[in-house]
Amino acid sequence: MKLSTKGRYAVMAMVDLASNSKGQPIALADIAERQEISLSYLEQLFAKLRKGGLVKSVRGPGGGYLLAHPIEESRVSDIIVAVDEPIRATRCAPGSPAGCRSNRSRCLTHDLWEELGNQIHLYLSSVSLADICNKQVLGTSGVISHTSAPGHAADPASRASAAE
Amino acid sequence: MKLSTKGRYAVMAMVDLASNSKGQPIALADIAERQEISLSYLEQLFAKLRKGGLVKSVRGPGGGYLLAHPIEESRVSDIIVAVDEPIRATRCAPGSPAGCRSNRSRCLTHDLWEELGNQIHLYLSSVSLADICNKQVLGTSGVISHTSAPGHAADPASRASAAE
DNA sequence: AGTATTCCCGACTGGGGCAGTCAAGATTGG
DNA sequence: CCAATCTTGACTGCCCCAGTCGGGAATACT
Repeated sequence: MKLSTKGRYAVMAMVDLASNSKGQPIALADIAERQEISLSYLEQLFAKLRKGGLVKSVRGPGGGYLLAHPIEESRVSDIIVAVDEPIRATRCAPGSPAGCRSNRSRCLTHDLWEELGNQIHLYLSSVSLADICNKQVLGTSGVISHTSAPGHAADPASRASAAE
Repeated sequence: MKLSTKGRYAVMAMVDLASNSKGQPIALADIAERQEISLSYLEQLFAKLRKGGLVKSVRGPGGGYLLAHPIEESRVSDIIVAVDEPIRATRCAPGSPAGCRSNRSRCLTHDLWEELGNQIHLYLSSVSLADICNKQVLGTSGVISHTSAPGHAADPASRASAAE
């Protein structure tokens, strides 16, 4: 799960598509103008979104793109996965952490990144395009809780820099 | 909150430092060998960690680096923040989303990324070096819950690709 | 048929940051 | 003094993002 501006552009465009389409296709040129994204760049992104099965295309005059799924079932995580190429998570071989186990105690951090990836994916899976259109992204009500983390759970803002 | 290999290296090194130091300083050369990271590159990282106040340095023979804080109070989020330079979150001006409000409906996604950043930061703040050393990173017991997201909370693995 | 509109595809480019190297200088223990 | 170690700065190669360009294919409209 990579988080770059690329994925953000894709989500912006998909939100625009979701909120402006009333059943008829939307031309990329419209989205490009509204979201102030280069048209040619958008074409690249939507090529991937189409291959990922997230949008359907209609060619010819009056054509454009349509959501392939109902707005409530279009998850943000799917968009990002479709657009961003996967990143090699640690330095371990994908799948089996064979490279980790070779010299033990090396990838103590492996579990951490894996779990973090799960957390991010889980959160983004819980947000649909409908949620964003309805502004239901939920504010700063802390949601993550470390099930077994006593002790340093206190003083949450001592050295905590502003979340960027 | 940026997530690159750079931050991972830093965390790996800090975990190594935490688990191998018994009060006496650890030379970077040792960490470099154990973690298979270039020594010169580690030097750069630890320069930032030192400026961030996460480690203390001891010069001269027998010198090296020490954790500046107790192992339980060294949070992963602090390490990553210290090492990775901040990323411009959206395309909005940092702080006030003035650029967003200019043409409305553009940054509907703004809240999403901001909230996601909070989630990540919150999770990484909840993990200390002590947790990692004790392998208490907690497995795949889903922790995030969308407080107000009924409906599409079901079928969690239908199109969910393998978490990478 | 012809034309305009739109998607589709591949190649190309400039820049930024990561990963890593190299070469010095500063500081301290033996 | 000398060796070990941190400290600093400049330098490099490379990959990928963001964006551009030129053309080609499908379709609606006249």
